[in-house]
Amino acid sequence: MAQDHIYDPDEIEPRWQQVWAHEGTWEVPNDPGDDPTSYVLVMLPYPSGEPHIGHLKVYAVGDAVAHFHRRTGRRVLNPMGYDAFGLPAENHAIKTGQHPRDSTQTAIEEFQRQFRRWGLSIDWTREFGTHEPRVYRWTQWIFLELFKQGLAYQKQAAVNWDPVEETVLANEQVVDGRGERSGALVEVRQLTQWFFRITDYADRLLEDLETIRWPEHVKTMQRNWIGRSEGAEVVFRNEQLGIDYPVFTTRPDTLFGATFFVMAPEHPDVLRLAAGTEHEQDVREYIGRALTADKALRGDVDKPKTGVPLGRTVTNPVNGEQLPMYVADYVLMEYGTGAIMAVPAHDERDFAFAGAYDLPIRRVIQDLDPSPGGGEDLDPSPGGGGLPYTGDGPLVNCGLEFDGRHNREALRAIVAWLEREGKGHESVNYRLRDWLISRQRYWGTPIPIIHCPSCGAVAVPEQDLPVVLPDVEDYKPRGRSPLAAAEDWVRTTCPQCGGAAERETDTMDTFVDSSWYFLRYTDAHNDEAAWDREIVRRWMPVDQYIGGVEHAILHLLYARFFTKALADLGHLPEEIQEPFAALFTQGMILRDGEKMSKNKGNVVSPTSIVERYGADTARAYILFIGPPDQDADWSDGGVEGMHRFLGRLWRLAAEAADDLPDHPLPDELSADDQRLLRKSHWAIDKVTNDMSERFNFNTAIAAVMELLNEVTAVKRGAASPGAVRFTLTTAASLIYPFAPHVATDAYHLLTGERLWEQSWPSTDQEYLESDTFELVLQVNGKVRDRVQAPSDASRVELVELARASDRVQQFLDGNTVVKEVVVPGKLVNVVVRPA
RNA sequence: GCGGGCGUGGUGGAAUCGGUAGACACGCCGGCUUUAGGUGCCGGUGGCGCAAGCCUUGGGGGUUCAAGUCCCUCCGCCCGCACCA
Repeated sequence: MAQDHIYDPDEIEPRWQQVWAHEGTWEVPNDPGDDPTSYVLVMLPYPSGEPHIGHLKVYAVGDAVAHFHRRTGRRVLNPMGYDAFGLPAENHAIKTGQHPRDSTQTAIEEFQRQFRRWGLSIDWTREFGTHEPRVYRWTQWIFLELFKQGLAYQKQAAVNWDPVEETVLANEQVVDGRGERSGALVEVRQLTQWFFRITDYADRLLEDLETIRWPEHVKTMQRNWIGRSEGAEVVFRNEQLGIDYPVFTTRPDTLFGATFFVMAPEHPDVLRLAAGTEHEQDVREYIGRALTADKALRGDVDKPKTGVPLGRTVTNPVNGEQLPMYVADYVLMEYGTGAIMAVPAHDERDFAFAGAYDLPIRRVIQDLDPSPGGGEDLDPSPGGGGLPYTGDGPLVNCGLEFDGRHNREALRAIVAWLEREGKGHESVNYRLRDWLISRQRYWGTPIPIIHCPSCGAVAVPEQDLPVVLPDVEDYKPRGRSPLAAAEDWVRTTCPQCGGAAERETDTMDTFVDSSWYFLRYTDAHNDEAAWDREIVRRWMPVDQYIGGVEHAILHLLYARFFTKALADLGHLPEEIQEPFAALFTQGMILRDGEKMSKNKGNVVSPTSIVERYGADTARAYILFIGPPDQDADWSDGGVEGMHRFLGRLWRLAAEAADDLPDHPLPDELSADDQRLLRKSHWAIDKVTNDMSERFNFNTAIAAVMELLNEVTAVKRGAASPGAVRFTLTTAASLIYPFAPHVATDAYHLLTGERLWEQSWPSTDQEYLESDTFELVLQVNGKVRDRVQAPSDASRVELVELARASDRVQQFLDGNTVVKEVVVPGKLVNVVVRPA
């Protein structure tokens, strides 16, 4: 063993990183060229502390894709930036007094250091942080563009208030009634806030999911979040007060079964309706309780239904019946119109409420196939079966015109009738709400609006952008934005009338920043515009987007909305309707089956791994543990194995370079040569497939390991130096996307060439095919023997080979052959039966 | 409750179109080298069995010449949504 060949990543990695940095190897120009382009993007990181193991994984994936795309002939844009606004830096400021700008800058520098240490192939010339005024100037510009189009607007609404973060939150940031970050139970407050009209795009956001290559479960989550329901709006009139109450229902076919009417406690008319009735006091108390209760508790499906009567009635438009009105907290103000028609016979919730308050239940759909045995809730009326019944069937109790018709068909007829009578119409409802973007916090993009007592909310003129975030003494939110304390900044003049006015003091949700950053990368230094339309056309959409599945709804939905809105406004080429043509979501790195967390003390820091084994080992190992879209368990021993493998590859290359400079393939190939070449081409085929068809880097790396094992296996045999050299060169070339430094170095030792400038190896059919193959012989489906068979053998010849096998004969003895199944190139199965 | 995913050796995982289950690696066992080693190299390693052989992909059933893969059913784990009318 040559002692002078020791794999030393500490020497190899910085050496090549310097070459790449000096030459700007990964920088790409925007000028038009003939080469196809590829935009490979990893979701931008939030800079806090230092990168964690999840960052290492996501960049290992992103960089592997970028390298593969480059070497298969594409001009690759692989940029980097930072989602630098946000609460953690601000909370840190509240605790320590350190300006969030400074702590963020420190974190960014640490991230930069690590990413360079990892040898990522980033075009650093396009780098930016979303907190830089030169960037958020354009965030503000986009806000104003949306404002001008009415897509950004202010309204008073019941909003989610996080009492710990002391700010409002978007619906998407409330999980199980709790603030996504703080975990605090969210309160409901009536506040005037800024919203983006994402609901205008609900249908397009839904339909265009068909056009993008995203994991099906992410698409499903978005579909569910948008929650499109088709139905009808039906008007119920309160005659005493002369007020119409429209309700949304997906089941207008059950209108004849409505026996009461329910309103949400938040409904603005509830108190007015109850006023002067005997129930007024009860209603007042019920609303008080309902509105102060925790959102999470109220939302509990299993909670018994409660409510109180309003002492009023509405008229059922289809039959003129007077239905008693109730207020109950199972009806939500946020969905539909905040009021419902209750059909207890055919809705589980209404059924539960009717049971609790002894309200009438009228079946209007027959159950033609009642499940047997169900004793309770049996309906004595014709049609039978249990109630509530939510299935389909013919209508009953619906009058001469509709009785007997199938409910689905009658549904359309009833809606048509409502439309003729002016009492309703077809309607579509969405679960999706407009995006609340105001935050009563400091560390974010200021909303570029001036409030004027006479002109109202006025846009800051474009030439005055950016509205720079002022420095403040006190970052602590006190129910209003900390910016409100910067009085000199707040006080200003109205751009329209010149009168005294005040600046908006809320900042924007940081998801606004990340909804367009991918556009800015294409034209990061443009000071005249957010981007150039033609440059965007060259790069967008992102060819491969990579990130965590935790953004399945929030970021990924908002970014899609921005792209569509900006395209509508003419700022993007019309054909760009989706930001991310393909999406890959990577799984988490676990330790002993658990999430890594400081509390559990099971954190593996990428820094320590990289320092100990080098970046190549860390990157390759993390891709080798398992399929990258799945969670994977970190093992310290596994890293060692990867380190050994890369060391072995490098050492064999170094030895080969010493021993056999400049050896071409011999004219006459020995059996071992053949074996090496065949395995090499097999590996090229395998790795290429794993990289382009799917993202199975783990099996790609395993194939290169097999290739290297083959070199070791033939070493003492008759392999020619040229064949060994070819095999090692191929191995280096194939491992390059995962371990670029050692691959580059090994390749350079062997060939003197720069690996990143070489195109991806291609396979030679001659070596993928062989003259013979291993034929598997089965009897009754059980493997009994394996023999070598000529590749061009006919089916008959394969059967003969099977019959000729002693091992097969042994199992044929005393049996009758029923048939022979032949799978050419694979196996022969002889089916027998006892004689 | 609804929707989606998953279940394979001691461990991570492989098996891409119904056709050799366990590739590759970790760990473990044995051996050989070496200036010491945590380095390198060689061999072994799903279970039962001396062997022939039998068994084996969460459990049960089915389709098929052939099932980890398809169908039915049950169990377990994970993720998302959840009073959305």
